[in-house]
Amino acid sequence: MGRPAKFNREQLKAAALALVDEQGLASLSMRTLAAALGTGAMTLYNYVETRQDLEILVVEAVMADVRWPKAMPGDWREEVRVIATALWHAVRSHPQVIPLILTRRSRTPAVFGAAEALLRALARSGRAGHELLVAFRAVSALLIGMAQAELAGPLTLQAGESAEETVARFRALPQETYPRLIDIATVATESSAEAEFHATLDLLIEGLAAERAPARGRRQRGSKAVSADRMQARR
Amino acid sequence: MGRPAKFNREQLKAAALALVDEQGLASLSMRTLAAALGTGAMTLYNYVETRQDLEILVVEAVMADVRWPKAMPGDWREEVRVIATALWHAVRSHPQVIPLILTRRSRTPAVFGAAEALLRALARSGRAGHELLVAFRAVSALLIGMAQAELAGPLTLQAGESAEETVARFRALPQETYPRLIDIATVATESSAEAEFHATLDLLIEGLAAERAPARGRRQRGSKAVSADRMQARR
DNA sequence: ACCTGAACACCGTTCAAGT
DNA sequence: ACCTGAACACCGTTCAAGT
Repeated sequence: MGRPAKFNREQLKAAALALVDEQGLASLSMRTLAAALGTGAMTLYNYVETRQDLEILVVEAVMADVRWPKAMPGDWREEVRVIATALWHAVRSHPQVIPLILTRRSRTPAVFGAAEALLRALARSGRAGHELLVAFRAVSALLIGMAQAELAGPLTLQAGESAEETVARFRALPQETYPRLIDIATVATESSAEAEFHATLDLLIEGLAAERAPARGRRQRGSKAVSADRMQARR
Repeated sequence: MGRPAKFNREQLKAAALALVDEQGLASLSMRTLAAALGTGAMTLYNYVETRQDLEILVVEAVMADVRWPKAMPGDWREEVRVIATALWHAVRSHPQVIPLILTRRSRTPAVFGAAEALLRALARSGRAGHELLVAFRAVSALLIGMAQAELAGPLTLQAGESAEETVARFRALPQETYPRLIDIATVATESSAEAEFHATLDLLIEGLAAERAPARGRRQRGSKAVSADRMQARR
């Protein structure tokens, strides 16, 4: 007894991310990761509860290097922009992991830290309680949604498809039924994910600024007494 | 030769969706679906190319029943709201399929039709070309992102966790480091996905309305000549 | 405490043989 | 043309035996 550990979670994390980055998500399995570490599959279970647990580890590895300046320039809009962009860049630098990011959830200091920073920035717009939650959800959703668009957007290239082929695919649709869709598909091939992300984020931030209507009350902070009156069934 | 087909894609589609709805996504396999149809696994390959193909079929099944009124009430904002909400409801009514929706892409008339309708509504805000693309991306991303939030949101309940347990989990975090995160976690347990979706959508629509700045030129329609000047590297 | 091979109950898919 | 069983090369994970 008292046998010294051969590995640790940090090593698995790094090896798993490297494997996914280099060989793709499909290449990750308990057996392949073990082989990459020079051991048997069962050894991994000393560090990881299940395969899902391993996948969460990979997501954590990606989110771990989100960095943003703590001293913030300018107003809250710029602060929101910087933090959201930092998160987006972290996700984008490991495109193979995106399906896991969409699908697994990591509860790690890196993510919590970014969330808290984002909340702090959004709170500077004058929001608290449910309004702050909504603002946070909106920015998060946009981020995740734009990451997903990169993976499988209806207008982006398919795997191994050229821009010309994509346009051709859309042009093959009935022109009278989908005029705007066909048009936009053409535009999309000349656009960049980076530009689109910033433009959509600006759109949302514009909304956050516009809706910061002064006289609406209900601005107490740290309260659980946020009323639910405006919350129900809008249509 | 000339042997009559025992099934068709439509039947597989319906059976697969029913299986996922009732038994969960993990229960879907070529073998289980075949068994549900009373045949062997290999028979399915007469209708479906691969397992991925089958998964896309399931996504199509979900998107197939998106419905929205063709005659639109009120202004373009209301129109955007109605279409986005219709899409969101379709997704939400099959929560087990969400991971597939996030991860696979369906190119089906139902989805194209909804996209075209959304584009038409957004175009009424005075957008065309790249601006229209951005508006479309933003609404789509918000939709997808809010669907994902339901699956794995950092503030929502974990599987089989009560609201109290969620709050407790967040309260266990260091209060000085994550004051707003802890606060918002409490607020989230009293909120509803429906209310949050509508609120975030309104936020974005507000931004779409605010950014509809008049004198900015470049409004030609159906053109591929949308310039890329404002598109590059914002920061 | 940690390591690990054998084994089990699954997968998706190829192949070859049927009608 | 469509059907289908056998087989192959994988999975994640349990178990039991090791140190």
